[in-house]
Amino acid sequence: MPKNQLPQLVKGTRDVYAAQAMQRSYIIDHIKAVYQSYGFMPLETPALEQVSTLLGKYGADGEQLIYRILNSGDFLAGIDASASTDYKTLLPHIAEKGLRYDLTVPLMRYVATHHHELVFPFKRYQIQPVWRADRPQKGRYREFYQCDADVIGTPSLWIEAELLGMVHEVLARLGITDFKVSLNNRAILNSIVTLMGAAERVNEFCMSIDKLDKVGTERVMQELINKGFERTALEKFAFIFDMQGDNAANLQVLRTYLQESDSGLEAIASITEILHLLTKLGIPDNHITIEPSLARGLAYYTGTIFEVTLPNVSIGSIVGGGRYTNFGEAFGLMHMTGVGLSFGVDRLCVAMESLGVFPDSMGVATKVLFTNQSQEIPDLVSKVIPQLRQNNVAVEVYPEPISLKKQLSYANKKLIPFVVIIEEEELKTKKYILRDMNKGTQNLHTAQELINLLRCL
RNA sequence: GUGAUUGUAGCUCAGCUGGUUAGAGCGUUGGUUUGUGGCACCAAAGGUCGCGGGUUCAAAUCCCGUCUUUCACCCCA
Repeated sequence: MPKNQLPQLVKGTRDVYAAQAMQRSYIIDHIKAVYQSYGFMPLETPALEQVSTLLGKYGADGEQLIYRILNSGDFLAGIDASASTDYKTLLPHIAEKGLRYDLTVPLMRYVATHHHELVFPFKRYQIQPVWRADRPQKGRYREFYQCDADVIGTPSLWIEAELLGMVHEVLARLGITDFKVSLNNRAILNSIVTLMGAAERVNEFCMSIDKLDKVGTERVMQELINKGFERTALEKFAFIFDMQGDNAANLQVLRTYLQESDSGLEAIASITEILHLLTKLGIPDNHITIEPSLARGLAYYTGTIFEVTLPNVSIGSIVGGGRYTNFGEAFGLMHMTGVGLSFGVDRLCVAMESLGVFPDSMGVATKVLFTNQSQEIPDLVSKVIPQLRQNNVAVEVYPEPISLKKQLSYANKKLIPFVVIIEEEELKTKKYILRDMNKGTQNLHTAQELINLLRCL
């Protein structure tokens, strides 16, 4: 090994330590608490899945981003390399396992294999990392945490309302007040394209229309015309993607424009119902915007779709979700519908950092450091320290009797707010020095006084 | 996958059109203070200039390749 080699991280991955790790678990703890309060139970699945489980769920683009694991041992055994020089034909034979790309497909797999023993509607949450062989950029990683909550087996819009309720609850608990929930239904997009007479080209249409807020109406129109959509047809529906009214007014506009489409009207009715349920749940609708241009890429969404963005943080969406019917068809489960959402912890972390909404004490674990100045001290404090820990006071003892200066410097760097100094003189009177590192003051206390004081500080 | 962009000390970066021993700030270590942190001052350690090749009397500097960083597109949390 070269002498000065510094080990390198895999592109798009990060080490997470101390303050960052505590921020992550702070977010996860709040999300978990909200999920549980709505009756979701935890599920954990392996990082590895059969590639065959993963394929055919994310569309051609998504599929490219699946990490594949090379078979163990002689993965070339039994392969006629001269017959298949193309890596694409070779790949399924030499790499049969892959890393999970999201948490929804593993859920489908789980439900398909256990459906006879599950209680439906099946409510599960899942907080685990997923992997995507994407090119990293701002707020985009190759390994990141998702926090999914899904309900399988009921078409009730009550669930949609509850999921949006959970979004509001989680963000409120995390101190995020300014956010935007974009709400749409795939059937609205489908009916628009059908009314335009290009029903089979929904995906092409959606890909362009999804870029509206990014590149503007003109460029999207031009792109669609270039793709061969008819200008007159496009112009007839252009207004839909540029509605300025409130939700009720916009729904009315949609009703008028899509009156010829039963499925379109049905989708509008379901959005109306979701908003109605939200007011019943006491959730203000001022964060929610009906966004007919919202398409979302994941191939399996069929009904309601939504995502959450933060106006003041340019990091993409922090929550995404929607309803997928024909859930699990690929696994032999017919007529099973699901709805779910997913919080992106890593993006939330970046966002909350830049919004400055993390509590101040984040990343400071230890409340008090016991300095170490002679070999007998660990024995002498052995009664005080366990009592403090039992009272949930985080205590460290400096492990070596080095100079006090260095021990205080250690406390200073770790932002430990209190230090207990014990030396021979104080021991004669059975008292300890408690130093307040922020104020720079210190006082003498007995063991019992120390315990009482530190519990309350 | 496409188009750009970056790489010099542990970190953030200087280093002008090639020219002796490659610099700064922060951090680290030691000291001023052998029982008191932050501030200040003094000193020291630390660099195959991403890697490989080429041009040249001479390359951190110019050229090619490669890896890496960041950003945008596609897509997505």
